[in-house]
Amino acid sequence: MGKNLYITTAIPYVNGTPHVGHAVDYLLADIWTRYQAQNGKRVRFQAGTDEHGNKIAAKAAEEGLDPKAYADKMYINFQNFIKKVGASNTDFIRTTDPHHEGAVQWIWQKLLPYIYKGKYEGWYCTGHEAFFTDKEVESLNGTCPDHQKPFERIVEDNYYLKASAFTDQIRDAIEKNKMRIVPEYRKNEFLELIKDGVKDVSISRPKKSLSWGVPVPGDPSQVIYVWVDALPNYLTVLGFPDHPEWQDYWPAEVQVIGKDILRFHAGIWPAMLLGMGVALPKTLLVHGHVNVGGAKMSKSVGNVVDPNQVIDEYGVDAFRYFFSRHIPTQDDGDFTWEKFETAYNTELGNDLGNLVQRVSSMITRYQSGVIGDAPQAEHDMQPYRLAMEELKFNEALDCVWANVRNLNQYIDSVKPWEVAKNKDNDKDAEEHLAEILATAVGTLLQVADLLVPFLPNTAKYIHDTFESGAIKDQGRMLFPKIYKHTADPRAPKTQGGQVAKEQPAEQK
RNA sequence: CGCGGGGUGGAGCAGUCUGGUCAGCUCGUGUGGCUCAUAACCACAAGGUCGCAGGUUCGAAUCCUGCCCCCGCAACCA
Repeated sequence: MGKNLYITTAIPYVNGTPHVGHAVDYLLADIWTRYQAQNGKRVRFQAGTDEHGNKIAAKAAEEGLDPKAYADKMYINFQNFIKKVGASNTDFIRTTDPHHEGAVQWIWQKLLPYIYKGKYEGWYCTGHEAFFTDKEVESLNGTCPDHQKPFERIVEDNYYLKASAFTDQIRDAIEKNKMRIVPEYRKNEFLELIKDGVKDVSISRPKKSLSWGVPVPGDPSQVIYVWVDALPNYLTVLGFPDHPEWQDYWPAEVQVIGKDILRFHAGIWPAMLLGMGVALPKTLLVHGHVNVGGAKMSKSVGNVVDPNQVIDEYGVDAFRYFFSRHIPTQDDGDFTWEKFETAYNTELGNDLGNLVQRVSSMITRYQSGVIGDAPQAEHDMQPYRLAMEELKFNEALDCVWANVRNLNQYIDSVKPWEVAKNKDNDKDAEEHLAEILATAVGTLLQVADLLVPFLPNTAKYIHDTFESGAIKDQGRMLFPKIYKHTADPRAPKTQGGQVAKEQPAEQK
């Protein structure tokens, strides 16, 4: 039938709290999922958590828990967060699921022809019992600050995956768009990166340096490192390899990832799939990062934006709106509270919310709430569809707002309030008025349809208001004004129209 | 010579591949209109040497050359 589609999101490391980056992942996948579902497709939408590794073990120890108990406590944060952003995932996987762990070992064995033993060399801290990257070691001047000991250069036995064997196949798949990397410039970037070939990658650690993870089959002294453990989640969540239903959804139509993990998803992951003889995903959608006021979000700078706060203060639809329209799907975006609030008040409040209000109010006032036959709106929605297909969600929303704007213009040009003055003694005027308002409703219903993937609650509000043929009061306004970060124009003008400045940010 | 992205009215961007119809859009600002509406909506206006310097061309934001500046990335960080 070709009706089954599958979309995935990166699984965050469970140590830590959900942040804006995760939200972008979930949002993009959710928008796509709802869009496809609206078009009659059956979609599975995966999310999950990565729960193995030293950092988890360390954090757990700090809290006096065993690693699994710690993960059990933490993964809930992500499940709750996914609900909070309104994501409609159908599946959730934890890398500590027994089925997953078993599948990972199965995969390891399947990949044996491409696995060889090698040496791993790196900077090691005996206090942490962990390796550090060259960059970290350099920035710390070669000494571990926690243990006051110099990092040691050590060599240990590792298993390696011969990813290099698949260089040609991977390059070919990317170049021919059999595995499409979107946007195009990311594709070029990656091809440039592997021009000398895909590098083999270390896929295990001695048990002594990686305590919390899946054992290597047949070698209890080694534990499977993150790649072979985490990446296969996209398959195992579907039941791979033992439940054949996984084949109903794989290969994934879209895998949503951040720009920082492209190289793993375009290199190591395809190598594993090819090694197993499993099809490659059709599309990797690479999104950018969210900056704040032009600067990288970082804990040390203290400019981290908590998505929970945004949602709590402005509502989930407002959050989804800003992050899908003003954070470009395929590029980095910029968040500031001022920008966010301006978009909320002007675009959501003035343009859309007010439009819904003015139409329903006229119908209530002039026609006692009776709408009559709303004609099918006939706006050309090709640009919207095209943008959705090209995974440029922000551009699709631009199209919706063009509709909103057009309707506002239309209403101003036909002036229903003028027409209404004659409706009681002029049959034509009465009919004309009804026609105008029904046309407006038709457009609004279409707008609501187009908003379903993005702002499901708002779409429902509009549908509920107009759908039944009579105005149904929803008992609340859409997007009432909020002025926390921008000047309130309704406030009495003071000297220079200034509003009391925000308290300077406390130093953290 | 590491790789990549970018420099367009106050802000954020589109346009650059396929030179002219390109100087466009949103926000902000000003003026006017309207009154159905969430002080909203609609119209109009002000404001730009399209990073700099050369070159190609009848004609360049758009092609070529050189230079300046900003920002990411550089392997396990969404």
